[in-house]
Amino acid sequence: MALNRLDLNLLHVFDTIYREGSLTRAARALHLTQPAVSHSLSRLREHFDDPLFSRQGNQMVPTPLARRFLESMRPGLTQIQSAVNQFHAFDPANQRKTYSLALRDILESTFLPKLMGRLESYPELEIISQRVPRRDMETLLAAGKLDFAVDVLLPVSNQTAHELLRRDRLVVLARKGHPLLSKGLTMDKYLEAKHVLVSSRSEGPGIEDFELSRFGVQRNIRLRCQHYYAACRVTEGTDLLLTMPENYARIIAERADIDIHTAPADLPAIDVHLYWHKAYEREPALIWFRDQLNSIA
Amino acid sequence: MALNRLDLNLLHVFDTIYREGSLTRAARALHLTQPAVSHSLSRLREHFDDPLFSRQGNQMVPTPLARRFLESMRPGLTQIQSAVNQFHAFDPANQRKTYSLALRDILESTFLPKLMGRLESYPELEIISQRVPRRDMETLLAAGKLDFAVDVLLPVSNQTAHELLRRDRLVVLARKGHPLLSKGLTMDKYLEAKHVLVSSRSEGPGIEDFELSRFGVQRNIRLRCQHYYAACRVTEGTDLLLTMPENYARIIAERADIDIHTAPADLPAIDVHLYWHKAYEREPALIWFRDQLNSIA
DNA sequence: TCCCAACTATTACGCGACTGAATTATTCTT
DNA sequence: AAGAATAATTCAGTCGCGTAATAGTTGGGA
Repeated sequence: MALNRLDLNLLHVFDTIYREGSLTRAARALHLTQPAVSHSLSRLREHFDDPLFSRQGNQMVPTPLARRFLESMRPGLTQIQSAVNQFHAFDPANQRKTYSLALRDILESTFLPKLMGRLESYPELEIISQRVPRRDMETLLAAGKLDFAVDVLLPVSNQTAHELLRRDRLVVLARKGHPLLSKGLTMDKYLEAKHVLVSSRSEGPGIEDFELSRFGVQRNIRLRCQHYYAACRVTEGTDLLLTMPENYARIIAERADIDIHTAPADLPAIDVHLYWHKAYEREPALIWFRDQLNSIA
Repeated sequence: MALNRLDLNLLHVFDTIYREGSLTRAARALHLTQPAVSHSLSRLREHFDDPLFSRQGNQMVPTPLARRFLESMRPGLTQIQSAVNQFHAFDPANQRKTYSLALRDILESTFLPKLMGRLESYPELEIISQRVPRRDMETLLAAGKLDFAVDVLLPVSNQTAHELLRRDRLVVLARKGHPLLSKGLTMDKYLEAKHVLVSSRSEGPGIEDFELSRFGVQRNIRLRCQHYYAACRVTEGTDLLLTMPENYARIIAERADIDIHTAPADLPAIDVHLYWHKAYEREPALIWFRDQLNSIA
């Protein structure tokens, strides 16, 4: 008996008949006609010289030999299917891939150094960090022109998935010897003081104010500017307070004559979220990248 | 991409190309022509949208993806092949099978009770014990009309396989109060005494004499008869000695007024062998049965 | 550099294996 | 007993697989 000539595709049919317990249902599951399945079973019966299934009413019941054979064979069949399905699984060490990220200025400063350090083992990967207007974020994600966006918690449609990457404690920067802060910073003193706000827009709340407004408080903003570096310079020479995420504050205050104060306890941390489009959620390369981002957050 | 439509038979070709490192050699191994293998590879390349192998001189070198895929898939392929090959592995608990044995009279008495006890758990098995002339043994084994023969060591062709089943000590039966044996049985006394020989033939050596003649000795046979039971009756009432295998002597002497003496040390044990034809050596059912015989021998 | 051997890829063709439509046979339910 | 559901079989057509032939590629030796 030439066992090596068995048509392996018949085993898939065998498995389906076994599972469905009916040729007609197996045919439906396989997108074939019932006679095609009956033929296939006939070939299997001939090959193995065994009926394999006996009709009992409207059920096809496997013979003991068939049952034993299937139990023996099925793990192998499952593994092959899995291997075939995984052929295009993402291999970051060997595949070229460009990732497009939308990162706000300060997040770029805190994320990119760590991310690039993380991806040092993957020379085939290219990262594009770009500034994306919030109103364009979802459109670009959906179009696949942008892989991920990193931002605070935003209202998004249910086509856009997101997850928390990290929570950024807020801190308050003030010049050394600031008269209000000799005995520590309270929420009253925080609201009494004047503030500098960093925002790319000429009006509207900043990140901090978005969080503050959730508690129904509003601070006295004396200055709006576009970059944290400039704001820091102003804070250094005035009595204005600058509120910002701690991660970035540590970077920026290193080179300034400035104190970092813990924010009043009522001032919440800022949630930093990762956004992507659900259409690409199962894309192996993107899943992998999400894991990398999570591991450095 | 319709992964479910992959022709699983192509995976066997893939495996062979990988192993041989050449389409031409793979074709030879698969008993196909080179273009047939080239076509199959072409189909795999199309399905996976990957070259899979690149020609480097006269070697087909797998791509990293192909390598990874094969490592992932091969255990599954091996398992399926093994399952298919094992389809007809013998399952004694569930398969009908008739075994045909050639057993000489006394071996039937010593083997069959134990064997049937052993096979009690296998109600689907049927045993036929038959008397087969020695000259017909090999012919019937070769034709598959006989599965096994159990006999002493016989000269057989190299188409017939055999193995030692057990060694049967010889004992000597004598009437109670036999005058020669008051002080024990020596070889001298054994050869001095008169003997009864049990044989189905009217002339030629018996089992014992076949063994004795290997040591160049010959005893004085006074009587030949066909059955041990009759011989025992004679021994019981005369001074003749009866030499026979111990296993059977214990059975037969139970009901007689007779002593069992240890045979002289020079008298060797009788080797009982199991014979079968080499053509059926790999037959699972026969392998299984041999194991059972070995376990009761 | 040229020639040859070894090997892969491609083209053309034929046949038989496989599939589906139609039909028959079998089993179960009411 | 009739009808529905299902398996098995027959028949016809198509297309996919394998072969023979050929073209293209690579490496080694003279």
